[in-house]
Amino acid sequence: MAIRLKDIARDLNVSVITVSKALRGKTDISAATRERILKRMKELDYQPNMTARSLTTGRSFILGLIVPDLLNPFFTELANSLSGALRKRSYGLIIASSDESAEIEQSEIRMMFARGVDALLIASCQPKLEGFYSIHHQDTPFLLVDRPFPHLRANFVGTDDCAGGRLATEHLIQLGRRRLAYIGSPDLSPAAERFRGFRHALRDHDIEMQERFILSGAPSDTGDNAGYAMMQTLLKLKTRPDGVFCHNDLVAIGAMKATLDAGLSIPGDIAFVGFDNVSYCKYLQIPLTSVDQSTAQLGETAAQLALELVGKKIDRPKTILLPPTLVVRESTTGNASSEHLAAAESTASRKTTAARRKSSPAKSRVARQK
Amino acid sequence: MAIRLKDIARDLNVSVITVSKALRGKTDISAATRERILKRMKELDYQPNMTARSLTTGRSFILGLIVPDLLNPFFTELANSLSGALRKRSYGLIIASSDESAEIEQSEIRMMFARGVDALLIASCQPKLEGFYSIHHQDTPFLLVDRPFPHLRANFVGTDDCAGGRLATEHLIQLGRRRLAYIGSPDLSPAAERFRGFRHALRDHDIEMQERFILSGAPSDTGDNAGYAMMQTLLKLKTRPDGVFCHNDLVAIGAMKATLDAGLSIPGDIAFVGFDNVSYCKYLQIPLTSVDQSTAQLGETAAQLALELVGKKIDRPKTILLPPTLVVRESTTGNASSEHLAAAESTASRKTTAARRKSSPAKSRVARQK
DNA sequence: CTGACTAACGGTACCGCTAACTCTACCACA
DNA sequence: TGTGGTAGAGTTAGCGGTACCGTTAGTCAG
Repeated sequence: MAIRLKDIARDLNVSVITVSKALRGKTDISAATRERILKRMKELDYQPNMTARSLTTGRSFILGLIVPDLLNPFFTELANSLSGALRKRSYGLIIASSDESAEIEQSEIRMMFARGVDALLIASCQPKLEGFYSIHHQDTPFLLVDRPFPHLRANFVGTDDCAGGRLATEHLIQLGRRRLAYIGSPDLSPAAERFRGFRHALRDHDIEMQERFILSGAPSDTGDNAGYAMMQTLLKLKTRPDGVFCHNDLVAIGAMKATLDAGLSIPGDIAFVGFDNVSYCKYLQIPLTSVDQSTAQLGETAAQLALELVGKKIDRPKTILLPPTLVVRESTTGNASSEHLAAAESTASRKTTAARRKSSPAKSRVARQK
Repeated sequence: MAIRLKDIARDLNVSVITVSKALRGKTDISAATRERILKRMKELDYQPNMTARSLTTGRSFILGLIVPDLLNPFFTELANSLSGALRKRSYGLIIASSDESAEIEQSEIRMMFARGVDALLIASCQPKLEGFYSIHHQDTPFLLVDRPFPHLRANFVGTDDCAGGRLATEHLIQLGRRRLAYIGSPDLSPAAERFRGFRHALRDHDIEMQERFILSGAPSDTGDNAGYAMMQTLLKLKTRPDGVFCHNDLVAIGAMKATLDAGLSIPGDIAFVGFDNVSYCKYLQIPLTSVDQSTAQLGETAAQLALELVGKKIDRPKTILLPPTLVVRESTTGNASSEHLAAAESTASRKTTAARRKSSPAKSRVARQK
């Protein structure tokens, strides 16, 4: 059986309350008593029972995270950075995957509340926001990550997807590409924003957007297979695009595969830009130029906001958008394959990106990486 | 404020106990009362307070998982399958990463116990097993996953790494390779087992193991950079290996990069086999042949064993080893790049693998995939 | 009619901890 | 001398549930 406050109190002939006060650093006990108690706690390797503490204080020191797909590297990285940020603050993290099912998501949300999380972070896959009305009635604060709901007044932390889309598109334009295609996904708000960035960039450069170059895919499938299939459609056109912006990396990977299978060259015939900058971008057959969301910072920011919300009355919802950066690789610039992968390199480039972001937080820039 | 049993009891003029009994399906209340209560619960969308329940019953319906690195796809997949398996059983999962630090791991373990998890799953990064002595004294059951400790009597669920190493090596041998190298990692028990499989395979085929082909890397770095560096060492030898077995995929990726950078061909000059079969193996510059651990089943098995342990007296520790399979791709067989990535294909091949494993659970086999 | 039994419900205590008081010396100061 | 402040303890009363046992009323055999 684990040690309880009671045990320590009995040992030292003081009351449980006094022990509890020493534990929590309250000032209304003498230094001598405190020392005695803390010493004994160390001897016994005392660890407070968080469940009991939760019950009385109403705080669990646990946050909940619900993502649509844990296998998606973006969410993994988010979970990882979040978990790190919370550890520093002695908070725990319960993670659940909704497997892209709105029903599961809804039931997981209920579970999280039942378990008494202090705040809930959701990357939602709900098609409508009806499910969220019930959440509003809870007193547990919640926070949307990555996927906002346009008409829901809720806290949100994510990437400036529109800026990211613009960044990617302008990169293609600067490389001289003019027949630009977009491969996206319906129903996903980030994809919609990225598309908006795409359109804005075209408009700014007086390039006509061609409807047949805009594909949205099936709602169910947002992965590589969808990218492959959609790219095949594009390749069948009599005038092919010479630059493709994909709403995420997985789709881009599928699309590139379709292109190579068709015997075309990347980026010679068609250049590709993805979104998410997942960790293995650089190891792909053609390393993929991609928009980076700096998930590390996203996790930290989300953790910070979530903890701010704990225990507070609801004031107006906050929206935090992080600026994306572009990481350029061979899928747009070609033949950089003689570069070295040195032990120090990946660290160095990461630093560079961080420093850059720091120096101009509002403005997105472009980094050269392999 | 959330609904409590008390609220329902007041509404219906019954005692809290009766409501609690209805909730838990106890039989010593009348059907009529039960119906009334359950109806009211539904109306109010009652959700039991798990924290309070935990405190009285001593069970939290939460498991803990500590992994060394959440970004490693293997652990991600493990976490994902585990989370799915637990959801079916209405269990929650609290996940922590030790970031490959023994100290953090130790403190996370304490945290998990403090939070009252019903059982703890650990993929440990402790170099020694001293840290585990304190765990033994807890009454919370724990279970090692993926990384066993040779001399620790503890429950373990993992892959038959030795068989996996053998599988990989024999594949290389069957392809006619004779100058076989191994790139591993010190201090990691799975790597040691995989190496054992490697040696056994060589011995069985009367192939001499050459010491200079065996590299173990720095303890700190088990990733792609380590693979790159170690491969460079191998390439400097006057007689190069013609087949390399890497103890995991990340190392293999780095090693392949070094090989290509040196102007050699894969698998023409050197063939590579990895371990883990991470999801993006097929998208690599040279798709990687790899040993698959069937993480989905691993998660399910681990969940099952963990829940078995909950509430039980410690009987003798169980060890469960799952048989690995080999997934063959171009890094050993070459030029299969004209294959198609069709929407149905990945599903189909997954099924094939599953079926195969089912039909001969004890014996490991080889699957052809792209 | 009595005692034993059962069905259906309730009372009490407690899980381990803490919020919010209360109590008791003791001392300073007017 | 009395007032009040304060340091350093302890008391009380839960948090929301559940385990365990008790109570009550009705049924039924003998």
